[in-house]
Amino acid sequence: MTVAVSSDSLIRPRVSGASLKSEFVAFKVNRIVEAASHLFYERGYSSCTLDNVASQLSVTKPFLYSYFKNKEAILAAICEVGISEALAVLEDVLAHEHGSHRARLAEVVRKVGQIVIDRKEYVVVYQREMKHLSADDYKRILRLRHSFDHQIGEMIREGVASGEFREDIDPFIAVWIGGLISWIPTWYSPSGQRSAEEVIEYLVQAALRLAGAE
Amino acid sequence: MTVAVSSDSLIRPRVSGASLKSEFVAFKVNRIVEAASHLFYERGYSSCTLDNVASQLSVTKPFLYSYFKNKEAILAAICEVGISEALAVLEDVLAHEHGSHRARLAEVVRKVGQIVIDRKEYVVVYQREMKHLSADDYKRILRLRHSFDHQIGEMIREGVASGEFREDIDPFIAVWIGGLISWIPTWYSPSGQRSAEEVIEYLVQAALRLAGAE
DNA sequence: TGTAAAAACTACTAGCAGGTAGATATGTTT
DNA sequence: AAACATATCTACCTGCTAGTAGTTTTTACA
Repeated sequence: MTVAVSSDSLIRPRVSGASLKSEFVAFKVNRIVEAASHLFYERGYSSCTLDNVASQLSVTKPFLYSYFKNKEAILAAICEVGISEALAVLEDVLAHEHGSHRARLAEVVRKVGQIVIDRKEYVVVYQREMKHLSADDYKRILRLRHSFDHQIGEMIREGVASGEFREDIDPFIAVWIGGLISWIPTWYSPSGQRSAEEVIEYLVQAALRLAGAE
Repeated sequence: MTVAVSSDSLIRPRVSGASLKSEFVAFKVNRIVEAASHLFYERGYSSCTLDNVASQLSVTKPFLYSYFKNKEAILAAICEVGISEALAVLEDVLAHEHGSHRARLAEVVRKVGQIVIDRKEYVVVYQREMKHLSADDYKRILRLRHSFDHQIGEMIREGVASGEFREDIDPFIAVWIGGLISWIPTWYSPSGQRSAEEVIEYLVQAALRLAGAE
């Protein structure tokens, strides 16, 4: 489970060959992204200082600057984790699940729901703080997002065309389902009364009900 | 339509009697809250300076300090607008709509949806920035929110008990419906293709479908 | 029109946070 | 062990921003 980081956000130490060394680097980058996402989630991106992030990792601020070119690059890395994992899962399901459209929708919602729960902090930071990205990072990540939305929309349309989803369904179904999923991180807590499995089961049911495909 | 501001967030100029004068004050407070909510919405609370807010109103920073005791008090006022209006509407519907549970749910969703669209920027700032409130303001506003959630939950439960909503409905219905509503501000735009009326119509349908009360 | 009070402004401070230069420590190769 | 390369740190700078003290402008009223 590696963190997806855009290559140009990183200051790449001039590695000659050693693959082990680049794994060390990836490991440290990963830890920085983890710690930062946790603190950005709790305090907000703008209110969280790089000294906070560094001290969370028991290192110093210049340490961070040897792996990321600036604060915004750390944010970009965080934003990229959630959306790129969700996109990967979506494309995987679309490629391998050849059952009914209903089964495909259920599987996509289940898996994306799982990611949103697992990566709760990344997802929330992404939603809240995307506006602080540089123009380039913003565009790059928005493209991923649009690809995701587009494929979900296609899937719904095919389900309606095939007659498996209700015909009188409104043009917002994909949006409503996205809303259900995106809403989870704001109220779900691993330490709460409901288990993740339970939440996801009900989420899938709610999505199918919205699509009229119960 | 006055802005609901907690009295202790304000520095009240020692007004002797004149009610006209206090209306002037309320007007200015209102304008500050409007301008601030717009800028906090666009740039985020922590990244937006009081000089930004002041210059948006063509005044200076000390002007703001004569109506609010600090930056956080402005945020508290913003947070209070959305939630207190939603709560007022909810209680109004519950008090006056004596039709079916289905009709009550539809009316609540319709009216709260309307507020969320009208007050989009306030709602988003509330969701995103609540963590920056002082402990006291946080508690006060959370109480309003809990009251809202509780009454929605009650309404759903009564609908299920009466047999109007499906019995096998899951325990998250109120949460899912809250998710649909809260999700709107992140994608709806007044300048977009869909009209507010259209969005609200489909929202109500989606909520009823979730409740199994179509 | 003169005067007092209220409202708003100018000019400032103190502290903080992103970012950097240069020093130090750690490891690696011959 | 020497010499080089890499990794990390100490110490600093600069610009910014919440908040304030004291002055000026405007308003209200006699």
